[in-house]
Amino acid sequence: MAKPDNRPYSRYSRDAAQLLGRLIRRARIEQGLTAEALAERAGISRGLVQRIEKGEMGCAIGAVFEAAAIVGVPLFDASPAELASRVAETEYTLRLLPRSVRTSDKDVKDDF
Amino acid sequence: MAKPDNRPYSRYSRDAAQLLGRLIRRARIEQGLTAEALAERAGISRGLVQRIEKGEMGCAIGAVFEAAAIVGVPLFDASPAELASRVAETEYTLRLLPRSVRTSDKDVKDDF
DNA sequence: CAGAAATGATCTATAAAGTAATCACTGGCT
DNA sequence: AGCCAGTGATTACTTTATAGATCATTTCTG
Repeated sequence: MAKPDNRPYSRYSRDAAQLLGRLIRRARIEQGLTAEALAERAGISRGLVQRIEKGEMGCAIGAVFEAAAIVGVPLFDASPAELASRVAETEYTLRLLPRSVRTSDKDVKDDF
Repeated sequence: MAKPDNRPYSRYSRDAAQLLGRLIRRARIEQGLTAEALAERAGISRGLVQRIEKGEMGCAIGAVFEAAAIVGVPLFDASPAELASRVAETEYTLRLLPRSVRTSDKDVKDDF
């Protein structure tokens, strides 16, 4: 059996998820936290912590980011303050962009 | 009704998810991609693209990262090659760490 | 300005994630 | 060596996310 997530993910996104999981695991162990302790703090189950640390693609982003935040793995290589300001900044930029996209028939690059 | 995700997420993880969503949206629009076009490429539904761009915490990390990869939002501010090497590097470091954590009763910082 | 097209929001069915409990196994202490 | 705590894996069950359809609204374009 074993149905190990056959969906078509790109290498890049899989690598990113796996790296994040391993960074979380490393930080957790370095801090002397058990998987269950981290689970409790994040408000999730131990089994989910295991899957997050394995970098499985099905985990909710909220659970993953929360675990990362608890053990101190920086998301976007940004501190809390930087993150907040970038959110605001992007919020603003977004307002300057067209709200709707008209399909143009010129093709877009698909390689990454 | 209205059950707007009352789970206890930290500010940091919510900001990160929201920033990622907005970056994806910005990149998508700048590239002239419709939400549906992005959905097709990522192998997900348009509704999910909408939730991802809103930064909702329940979305699967695989779907979010895949969307980010497609529109070119860098995860960890790293290129594909950098990402792969960091995965390998962390993999190695992880093997040097104890596989198991003995609970110590000394408390850990909980503030972030 | 009018029409086409993209977005936003909402609903239902279904597939999948999440939980909890359990078991065997590994590894660190005394 | 033996014990105990943490881990890894599996199972069955519950909860939730996701797909897909639909409708209203917004907003580009001719």
